[in-house]
Amino acid sequence: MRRPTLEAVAARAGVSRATASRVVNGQTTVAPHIRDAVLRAIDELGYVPNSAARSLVTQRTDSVALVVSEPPTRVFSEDPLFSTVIRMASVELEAVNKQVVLMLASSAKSHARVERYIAGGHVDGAMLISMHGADPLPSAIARLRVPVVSYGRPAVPVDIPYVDNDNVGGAETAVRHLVESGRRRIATIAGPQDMIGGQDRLTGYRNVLRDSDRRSIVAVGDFTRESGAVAMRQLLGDDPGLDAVFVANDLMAVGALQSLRLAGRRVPDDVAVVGFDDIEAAKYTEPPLTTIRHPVPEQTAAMVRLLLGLFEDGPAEPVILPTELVVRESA
Amino acid sequence: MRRPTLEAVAARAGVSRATASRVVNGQTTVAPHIRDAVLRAIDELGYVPNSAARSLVTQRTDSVALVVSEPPTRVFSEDPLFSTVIRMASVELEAVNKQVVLMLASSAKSHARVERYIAGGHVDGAMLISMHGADPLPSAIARLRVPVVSYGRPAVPVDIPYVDNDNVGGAETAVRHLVESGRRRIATIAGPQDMIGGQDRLTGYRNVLRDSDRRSIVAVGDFTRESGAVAMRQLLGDDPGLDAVFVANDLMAVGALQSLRLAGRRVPDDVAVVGFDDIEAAKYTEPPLTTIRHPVPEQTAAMVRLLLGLFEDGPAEPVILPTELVVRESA
DNA sequence: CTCTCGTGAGAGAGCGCTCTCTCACCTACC
DNA sequence: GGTAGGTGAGAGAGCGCTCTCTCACGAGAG
Repeated sequence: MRRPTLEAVAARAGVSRATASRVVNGQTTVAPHIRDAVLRAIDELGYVPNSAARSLVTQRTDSVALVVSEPPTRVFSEDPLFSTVIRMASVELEAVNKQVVLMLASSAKSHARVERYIAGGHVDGAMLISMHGADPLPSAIARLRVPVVSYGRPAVPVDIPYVDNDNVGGAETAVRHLVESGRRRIATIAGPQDMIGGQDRLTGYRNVLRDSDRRSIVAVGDFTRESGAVAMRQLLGDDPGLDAVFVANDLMAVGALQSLRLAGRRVPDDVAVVGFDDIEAAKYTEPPLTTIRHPVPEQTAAMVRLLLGLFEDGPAEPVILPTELVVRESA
Repeated sequence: MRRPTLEAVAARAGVSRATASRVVNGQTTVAPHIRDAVLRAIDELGYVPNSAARSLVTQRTDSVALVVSEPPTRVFSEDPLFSTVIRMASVELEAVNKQVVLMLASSAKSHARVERYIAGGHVDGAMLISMHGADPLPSAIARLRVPVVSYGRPAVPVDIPYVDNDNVGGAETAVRHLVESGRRRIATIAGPQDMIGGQDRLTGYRNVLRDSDRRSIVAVGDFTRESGAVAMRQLLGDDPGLDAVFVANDLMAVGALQSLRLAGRRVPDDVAVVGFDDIEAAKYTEPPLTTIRHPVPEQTAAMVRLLLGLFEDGPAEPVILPTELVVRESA
């Protein structure tokens, strides 16, 4: 009582297995009446091709892994990043008939699982998101000769193509905006320093402050709203006279706005705030958040294109997307 | 330059393919020195078994699908439900060496994809979460003779085993608590009525109100915080004199508390609030939320056990877990 | 010394599919 | 009429693995 095979379909339609296979795979060199007979047999038997058998011979699986190196608590948080990347990647890949297999790889143990899964040939390629520090996963996967791309530049210079936005340039634009609007004591709430995005945005901040002879005032968060609130309180304690803050992502900026309100500071009158990301919520903060937009859907689409290109031995050049200052009311 | 096969390992170790296979699969009927030779060859070649070939003959894949019938925006939201279920299911299944493949099936199109994926034999079984209305997926998958379980009772009486908590009983306990503390006008913010959890909790509310001769006052949300805030405003408009509200999940209760605060109502003095779920955030609301606890990790573990049982032709009895009233300060 | 039995290893079939090679048949042209 | 060329369909190999069957060998019993 097992699932029907192509053999059974062929027998029922009175043709050879090869012909049945041709129909299943949409080849046009089959006479219409034979084609119909096969399709009818498929329908009657409820035939579905066995994917293991198929990929054993084609050496393809038509699925790709989307590996998120982040604890579930952060993946499933208010941060719309993961949600957007996952949705867009699914949409883009479904358009070319590929299935996305989502894998969470937070611990070292799950890293090993993911690596074995990919090494086992379950997927044709992998997309990595949100890697921390010297994550061994990219190079491990690349060593398996499996096509792999990264969302965001890997922290270690490993030779895999990636798609990123101009973190340094975006941060510079943000801080320059604060400088040009006459702010004197510009602090920053940086992102996690084991992530390249966190590092680069801090670098951008430092570049501009250095050029404009201002002192840098730094607190570090972990991209969550709470950490933004905590960091802001800390900054106000360290330097009550600060009049501007560049926050490395919008979610932390929301937390920072909250702390500023509780501390009785008016935004932007007393303290100007610029975020980074331009998430949906940035429009609805009080006051609406000035921020750096980087287009997550476009970046995701570019990542998918890059991966699909690798399947065809295409070029593996990193892609850097521009960012843009969105001026609202907080700065 | 393709991946090494078992044949290559066998050749290098100077044994037959069968013996190499025995070593790979941990059989003990191999002499130690031969075993070592094979392991060395595996290591030197970087051999990893081809999963397609293996599952072609074993008829197993050692992976199971976790299908979430919900748009990504809700899956990746503040609601810790999905995060917890996904994490716990992964942990439980990794313990028995199975891989979880996460699939989002929000649209009808993605439904078809998921069905084809499962029909294609990519997974040994499926777990379904968060089904809406007359979701055709459960019966479609069951028809494929693929073991399938559901997290939560399916809306349509379809013959697949499920694990649920006592939604009706929990809601009754919550509302009875409000009745017994002397509340007269008890409203509810119900969950989505195309989900069985939403329906059952409303039923529990109605059961108790009917028995205690009170009028029901109902607003409907969709389990998000925003919808809770909106529904609460609506209830206050409909019946400014209400003195209690049972909210069908904690996330909406958080929104409701916010609306009550903005409307100048004190909790619990003016309006008592009871939620449902006992999420982490319920401890930290102002005031801390009285709620119905149902153990998501246990429910998830039970779901996994149920599925594993199905693999061994075990019993397929639905499991209903009890709920518990947690009294804090909001009621 | 022969027979039985247990143990460790190899031979080989076969899982369900794709795809190349081959071939039968038909049309068209010289 | 013969050959070339095109078209539609079948035969069969083989993808990489597991697992049964078989067998060689050595130990222990009669």
